[in-house]
Amino acid sequence: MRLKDLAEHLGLSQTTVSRALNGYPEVKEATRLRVSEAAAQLGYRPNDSALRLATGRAGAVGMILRGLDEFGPHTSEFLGGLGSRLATQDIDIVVTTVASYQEELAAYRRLAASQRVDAMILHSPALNDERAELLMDLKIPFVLHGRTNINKAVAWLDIDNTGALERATSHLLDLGHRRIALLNGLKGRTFSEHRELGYMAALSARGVPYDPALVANAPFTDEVGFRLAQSMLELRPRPTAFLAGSMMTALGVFRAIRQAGMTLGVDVSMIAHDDVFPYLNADNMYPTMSTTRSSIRQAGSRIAELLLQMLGGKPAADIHELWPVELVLRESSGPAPLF
Amino acid sequence: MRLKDLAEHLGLSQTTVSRALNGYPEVKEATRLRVSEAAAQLGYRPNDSALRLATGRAGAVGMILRGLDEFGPHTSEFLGGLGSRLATQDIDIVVTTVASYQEELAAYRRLAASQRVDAMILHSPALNDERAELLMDLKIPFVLHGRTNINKAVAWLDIDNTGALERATSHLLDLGHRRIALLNGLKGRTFSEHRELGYMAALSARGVPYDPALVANAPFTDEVGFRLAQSMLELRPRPTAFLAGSMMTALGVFRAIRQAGMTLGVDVSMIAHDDVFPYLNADNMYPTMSTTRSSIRQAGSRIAELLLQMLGGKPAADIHELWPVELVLRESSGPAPLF
DNA sequence: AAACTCATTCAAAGCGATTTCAATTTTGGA
DNA sequence: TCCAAAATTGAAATCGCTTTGAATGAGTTT
Repeated sequence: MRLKDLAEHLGLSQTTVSRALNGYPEVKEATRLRVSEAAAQLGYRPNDSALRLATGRAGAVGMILRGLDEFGPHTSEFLGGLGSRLATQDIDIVVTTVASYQEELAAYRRLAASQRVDAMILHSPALNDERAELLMDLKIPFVLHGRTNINKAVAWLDIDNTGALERATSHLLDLGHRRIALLNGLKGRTFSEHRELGYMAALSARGVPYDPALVANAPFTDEVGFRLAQSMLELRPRPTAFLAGSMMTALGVFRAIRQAGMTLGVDVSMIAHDDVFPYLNADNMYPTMSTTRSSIRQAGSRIAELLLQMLGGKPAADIHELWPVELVLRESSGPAPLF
Repeated sequence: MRLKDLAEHLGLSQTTVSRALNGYPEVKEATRLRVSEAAAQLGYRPNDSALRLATGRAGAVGMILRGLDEFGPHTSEFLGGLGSRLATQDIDIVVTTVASYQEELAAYRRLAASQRVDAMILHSPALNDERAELLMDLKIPFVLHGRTNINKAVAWLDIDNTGALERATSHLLDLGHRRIALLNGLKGRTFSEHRELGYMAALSARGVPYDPALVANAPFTDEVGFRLAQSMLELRPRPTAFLAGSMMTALGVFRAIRQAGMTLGVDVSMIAHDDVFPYLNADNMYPTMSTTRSSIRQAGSRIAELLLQMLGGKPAADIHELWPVELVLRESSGPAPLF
């Protein structure tokens, strides 16, 4: 069922039918009604490719997911948030997966040149992010989930990682902890650097020395969390608290603590960062887990909103949002043990 | 940079340039070389919308994700597998999210009518799945991840859930367990029904009675796993083993066992189904977790392959794959305790 | 009744590719 | 050297929609 067929069926021109369906004012109300009824009844839907070609808009936003390290439970949560907002405007998400960083850059080029998407989401940025510069060169609108050093005119939404870690660390210090381990994300990633900044700021505010042996940069998996915690617990003096970068890391740390015969919240404390997964609830753990919390799903839907504003003409330079992170104290963080 | 521009730049017709780039045989080799060099140098990429309109192919496959219950860690893993295969053919994935079942049906209609995708992935099917029938009516090619009762001519790839649960249950029976709890997925979902079938078959083969109090149907979250296990452990006689439908469920069960002061693998056994997440490794748990294992990422990439075959003309009726599920025995499944 | 608005409607020109069919150039053999 | 066949190239139609600019017709004003 093409527009032409519908027009013939109604004895009208394509022009009028098109206008009627798209809400243009110069169509008689009776005609519009007749047209939309026929369209609904015959199940007419404009052909997407034709519509795009004619309007120049793609009706989709792109997101590129890189190999295993970028893929995690947070990905689908973020997509869920993003999609829920975009769906209201009939915009969908084009997901492209790539294996390497090189491929990723090529994929941005391809997506931009083919004009398959109107805008893009850039995530997990590094401090100096080549991809952000590329997208600016390509003049394709994008919103950054996170931040980079080159924040001239890029639109971004980020959470206050520095503040979150500063507060979490300070709280552990208040509880008497002096040997606090930081299981951080990959080196070079903005969020990792920001978290370390917050951690260091809290330490130095109390004059507690920074010990590089207590800081690790690694992917957020339970296995890595387990191994790192295990080896750190063998240090003497051992850490009495852990700051885990993700819930998966936290699960691994938790196991290491138990395997070492210690009790979480008593012998060792932990505060983990929680992106809020519907299927893994910090509040229902045993013991319940203290967290720095920020819903990545909400970030997704808000980023969709910002993207729509950008497409509506709002300048990227005016789009910056820094979200505070909640510190939720539960049972896993207790006073430092007395030796 | 349009085809026209490139053609003018080269002093050739659009026709020839198009043919040269698309590898048609009737182009002089020297010309082809000249054209592809210029294209590469000028960064020419065909406009996607125009290409689609002209060819009638969308160069994308669609996948619809429904609200919270359908969204889990397995989603992104599956997408990763799917995308990795499709990327080799420059096909991308259009992800649409919906909140309700009604919206989902509408979304299929919309995607089909707008011809935005060449094919679709249907997942988490129910025994009688209205969506499968709809897609057949709409005559849009699709591959089903899972199975339904109406398997006439639909292409599907599924894992042998029945066999997996039959073996897992049998193994627990071999170990002397008689009260085996099944924490299953939502009622009506094919995989849940298949799993229950395997469970029941194993029980009845040994003459062990089926106790509905030991079987639950619920979403796969740690919270639900925790609550269900907690209440089941209060039954008398209590279950001595659990079959957990997912790793998230298993984490919850694990907590319930510990909170009850029991030891996994000694007082209570557990076998969980593992979709294989890179960030959550059954082999590194403590104790290590016995699992029925099948990589959902591999399923994704294989489904992409099947989809490509379908688009290449292979009849849906010839595309059926039933994957065996490994039973991996580790420490969490031990002999039944003696009371 | 002529002249002029204003509200509707339509024919046709894009959008940027592919593809059919025709035209032109090369090539090979007599 | 000439001609038919084969190899290349090109002009124009097509895909299904939007949108410009022109045309039609009804209603008002003089």
